[in-house]
Amino acid sequence: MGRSLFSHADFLAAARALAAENGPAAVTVDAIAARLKAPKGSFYHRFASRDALLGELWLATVLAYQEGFVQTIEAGDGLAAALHTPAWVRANLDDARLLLLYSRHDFVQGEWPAALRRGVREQTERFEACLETFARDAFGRAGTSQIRRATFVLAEVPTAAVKQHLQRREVPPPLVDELIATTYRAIVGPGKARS
Amino acid sequence: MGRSLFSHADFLAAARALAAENGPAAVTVDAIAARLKAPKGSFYHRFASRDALLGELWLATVLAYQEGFVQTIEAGDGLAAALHTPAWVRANLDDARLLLLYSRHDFVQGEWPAALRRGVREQTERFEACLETFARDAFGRAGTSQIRRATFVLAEVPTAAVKQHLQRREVPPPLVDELIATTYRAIVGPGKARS
DNA sequence: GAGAGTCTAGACGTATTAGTCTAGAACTAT
DNA sequence: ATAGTTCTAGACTAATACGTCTAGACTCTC
Repeated sequence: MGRSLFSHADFLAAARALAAENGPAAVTVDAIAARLKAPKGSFYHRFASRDALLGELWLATVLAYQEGFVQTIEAGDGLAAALHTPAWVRANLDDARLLLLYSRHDFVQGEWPAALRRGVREQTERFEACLETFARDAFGRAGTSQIRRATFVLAEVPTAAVKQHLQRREVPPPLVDELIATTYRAIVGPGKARS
Repeated sequence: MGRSLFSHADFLAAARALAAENGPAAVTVDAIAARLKAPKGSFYHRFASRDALLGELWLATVLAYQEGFVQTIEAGDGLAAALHTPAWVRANLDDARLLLLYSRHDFVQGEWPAALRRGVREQTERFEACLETFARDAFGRAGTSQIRRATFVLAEVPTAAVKQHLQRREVPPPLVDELIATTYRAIVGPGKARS
């Protein structure tokens, strides 16, 4: 083997830093190479394509975000799940910006690399399973209408409430939690989650 | 004068169609010209730059959206203002996709063209004035906390509730209005808007 | 009808990108 | 040591943008 000056993780870290600074569009292969002072050839020894790298970056970020969310749902605490978003955002401002200010398509331009498809599918399914679980707990069944409500209260409202602060690179104020919680109680009702 | 085969409006219409189909990134000068079978030279006789065209497109769209919103606020009907978003979305699916699925920066890449700056500033100010008016009506004063609540209930929640349907090019179902209205009443209280 | 200004027409220049390719350096296993 | 593999190194290719430039056609005014 030749000497390995630049690792898989090095490229990912550089990409993450570039994305945090100027968004995923600024994560070009040349920019990554320049930041590491690595040659482009080395990049393509580690990653099949730009999409492969950005797909990995996105997936790792979304899984980190999702972990705490899934736990609160499995613990049966819907309100905590709704408040997980502002909490995670406060603890991970840069990653939160990537996840909530941009869409998957800003990362992976073409088709998803085959190596990541499975991971993305599992991520999606896990998230949807959470919504179903919550819908059943909070609304008695998991029909389309209950799923729709669950999405609203667990995903749409929390991310919307946090967005403007992310745009300004600010930590969301406590008022955000209050707005989310008030909305939660109005839609779900007080104490409807399983104990 | 030479004969005018392609008008300002023709280019805007072509751009709007392209944006509706594949997003603002697909609105390249070449794509517009190809769609109209116009030469690029003609484009640059009408518009100073690509940003000038996309800026105009965005501003016209946002003003169309904002018009109904401002009216409901000036009529003192906060709930109607919150429900204006799903209503407008249903009546203008394509324009709504442009406005709510993409950000201003997906349209204008660099600095805003000088000719549009004033219009954008006035648009912003008018919107913020609405939020202030509402904050005073609904919460008694227009401090930062009241403005923040107003933003949540009039802008963030309605657009978030509608987003997933826009992504699927679907008309938002009535349930969306219910979710927005329930949230509105929870945050503002019933009948707090001026009569 | 002549001159001037405006628009059509599209080739061209320049920049930026993803990805390829060849050469050689360094390390490992035999 | 040496053969083979892996990685470094960066020039090169191809595609796609925006924007410019020159030539000529058209129309309006005088």
